Amino acid sequence: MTSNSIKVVCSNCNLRELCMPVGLSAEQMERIDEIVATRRKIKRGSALFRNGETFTSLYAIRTGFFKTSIATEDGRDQVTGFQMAGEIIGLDGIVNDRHSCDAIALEDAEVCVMPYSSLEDLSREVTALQHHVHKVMSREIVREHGVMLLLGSMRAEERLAAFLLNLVQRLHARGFSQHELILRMTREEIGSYLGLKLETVSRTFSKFAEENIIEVKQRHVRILDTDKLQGLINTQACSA
Amino acid sequence: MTSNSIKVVCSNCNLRELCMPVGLSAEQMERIDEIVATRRKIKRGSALFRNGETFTSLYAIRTGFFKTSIATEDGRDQVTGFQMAGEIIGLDGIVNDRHSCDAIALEDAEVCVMPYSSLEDLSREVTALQHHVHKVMSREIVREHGVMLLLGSMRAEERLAAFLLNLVQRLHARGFSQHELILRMTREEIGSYLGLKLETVSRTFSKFAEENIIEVKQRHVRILDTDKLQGLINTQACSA
DNA sequence: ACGCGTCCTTGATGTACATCAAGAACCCAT
DNA sequence: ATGGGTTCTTGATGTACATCAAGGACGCGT
Repeated sequence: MTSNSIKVVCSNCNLRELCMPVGLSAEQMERIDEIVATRRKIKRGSALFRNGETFTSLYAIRTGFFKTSIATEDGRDQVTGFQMAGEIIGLDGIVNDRHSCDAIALEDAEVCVMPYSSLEDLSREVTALQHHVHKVMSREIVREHGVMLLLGSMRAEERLAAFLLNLVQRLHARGFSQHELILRMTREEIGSYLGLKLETVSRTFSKFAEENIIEVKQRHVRILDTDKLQGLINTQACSA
Repeated sequence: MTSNSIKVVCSNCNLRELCMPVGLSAEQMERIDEIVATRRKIKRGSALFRNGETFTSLYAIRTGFFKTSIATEDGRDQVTGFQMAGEIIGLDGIVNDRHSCDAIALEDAEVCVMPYSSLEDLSREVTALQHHVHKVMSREIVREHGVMLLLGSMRAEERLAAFLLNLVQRLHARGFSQHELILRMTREEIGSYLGLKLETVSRTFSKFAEENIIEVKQRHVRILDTDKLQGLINTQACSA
């Protein structure tokens, strides 16, 4: 047995609204409880799955924080996303039956293992689940569009501002502060995600702090002026 | 009636293997034929759908060439992809019941309209279709990971090389030459997709031509040395 | 064939970010 | 508490690409 045998059930999980469809009947809810085969604990720094591994399951994050990244032959790698509790991870594996990125825990984490075949079977019967799966995938596509916009057309300050706002917004949706957050990733990982070098990330943090937009103390960030931060985005560079 | 009334059927469409699952029984094939409600012709320069419009259908491209792009309030925009015959477009709309990008025809085009509700209904009954839809979405997610890598960590030459190789590879899969292609988009659109300015795209084309890697004559490109082009990617910049 | 608008090319200059480098702060294990 | 490794900050310098600018080629409609 992978872990202790406390019955795992979505129906009384507090993250239910985040990773499962809403408005289900009791009967449907019961069916959905069957999807989560097991839970799995991942130590900080180790992988939930790696590029090339056979795809079997999607994972719903219960606790902890992950990054996903892809690597090139010559050693560069690109962080493609940061995932937190309630989010689904592993969608990249469906198309070729193997994962095409690494998922690394940035802090000790626990995930619900949802075997993809069960998910397929059940979503043929529970329409709400079928639609939910589609939505989750579509959401990921739309998110990535946003990242492309960020990487393709924003300058460093805009990128970091967008990044911070996105993080607090997601944390806030999980009941955390709108103004305070702890970064679970290094400057280098932030930089990789944003297409910047770690020095640039650090400098930009310092600049924001100087302008009293945020307070930074290592990984602890307090947002002092959300509006100003928001204003940095969509402000066509320096000119004009 | 939108167009002439020649019966639209996937079962004898030559793009079937590209946009539909393979290995179906005759009976399943017949069911799938029902999905395509109508076809729709799009003139060059006009939109298949636009950001904000209500999402109703996915579209399979029969002929023609599209770009998708998103815009910021301040007028910048980012091309998020180029799509050709056999590819599916519109997945961005599922999550919020509205489209979140524009899809513009870069040449006169025709698409098969697949109402999303029919697709959902039928994929509950035809497992292969269900799986196919998931794969199409997963493939898009993985493609976007690749674009993130490109935008986040490659230099101009690598980006353009990767772009050209990706295009010919997809064209080749459709029976076109491996070495020759006609660009359906402007330098500016290429630049937007690659996170570069049009001048940089132009200069990089010229550089490739000077090095006898390609021949460029406006939008007509002939690839003289695929290996060299491939070699440009994953070659950590100038140093070393 | 002509003219006009769009698209493309090429050069000169500017700048945002990368790179190189050194030291400081923090974290954790002993 | 101590020391060593990792992470972060900050400065000096370099560079890839952007910006500005002008001319040229192409394509389309009349």
